[in-house]
Amino acid sequence: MLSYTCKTAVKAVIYLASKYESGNNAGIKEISEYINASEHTVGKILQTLVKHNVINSVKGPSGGFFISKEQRKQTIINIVESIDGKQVFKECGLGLSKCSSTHPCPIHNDYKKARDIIEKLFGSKTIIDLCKPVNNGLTYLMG
Amino acid sequence: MLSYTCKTAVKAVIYLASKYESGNNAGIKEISEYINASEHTVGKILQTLVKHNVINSVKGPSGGFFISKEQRKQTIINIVESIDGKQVFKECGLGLSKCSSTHPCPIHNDYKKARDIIEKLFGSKTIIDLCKPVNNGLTYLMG
DNA sequence: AGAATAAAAGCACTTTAATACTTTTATTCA
DNA sequence: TGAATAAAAGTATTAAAGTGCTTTTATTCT
Repeated sequence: MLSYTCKTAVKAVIYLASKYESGNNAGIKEISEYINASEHTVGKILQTLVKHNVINSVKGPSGGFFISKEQRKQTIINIVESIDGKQVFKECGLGLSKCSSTHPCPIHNDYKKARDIIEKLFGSKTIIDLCKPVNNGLTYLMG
Repeated sequence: MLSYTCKTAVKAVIYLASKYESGNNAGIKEISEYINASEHTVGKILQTLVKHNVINSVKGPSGGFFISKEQRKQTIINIVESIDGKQVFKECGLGLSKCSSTHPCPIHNDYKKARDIIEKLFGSKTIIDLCKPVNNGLTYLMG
């Protein structure tokens, strides 16, 4: 469903948000170590997210990435759309470019149901929602 | 969710099955033209499906691929598992290797619901089910 | 102002998926 | 039996995704 890069993006943002309370910025190194991903990859991803106003960054000493209170209220669909694009939840289950309710592929109706659930999931869960279980130690971002 | 190759595989099998009534085999060229995919790619995919006993083939003149009455009763999950592997419907929404109900990722519960619907869809729809709308002209396999 | 820090940006490399090409094997038909 | 046909199988190429490295720019602190 999501690209590997996009999954990494979500994990990185959740880490960043779960660190929010501290008031400190997080550097690329710190983030990539925590979510067990390549430093360069994380750097690239976070740059893209800054461009899309999902997170913020500051250069220089004591710089790094951070997420504002307002930004934490975003749903994670913003992350997904920034990395994989807005069409992710519109794609046909069989890869047909012109699959729709009026011109459906053989699995259109059933596939759409599941796809809509995933879209709704990403469109309703906020970043805050997802970092709660991480802060509580109930879920993990690595492994 | 499914790889491009896997989507092509499903389309190829549906075409093959929708041709079943004619009693004739279908050649690679014919199939690839109908589903608008590369001849070589279709050849490779169908070879794999023959190995997994999803379809059959005969070499030589008037040879080609065909699907038996019994094979048409299979659900399309057999196609998916032959091409993309059995783990497709088990994967974590955030790409964690050890995500489960006892060790969940932050979106585990919701994501699993949708994933299970898709698994159920592919595990319940038979090849026959899917070629009916094609034969009726209600759905298409190209475009 | 200068040194140090850390992200931004651009370019290059690697890996994997997908596609293309070539040779081999099996079957049919004359 | 030999020619033609069509899939099987193996190899090579291409394209895309992901990763790595280097240079530039912005910021902070002394």
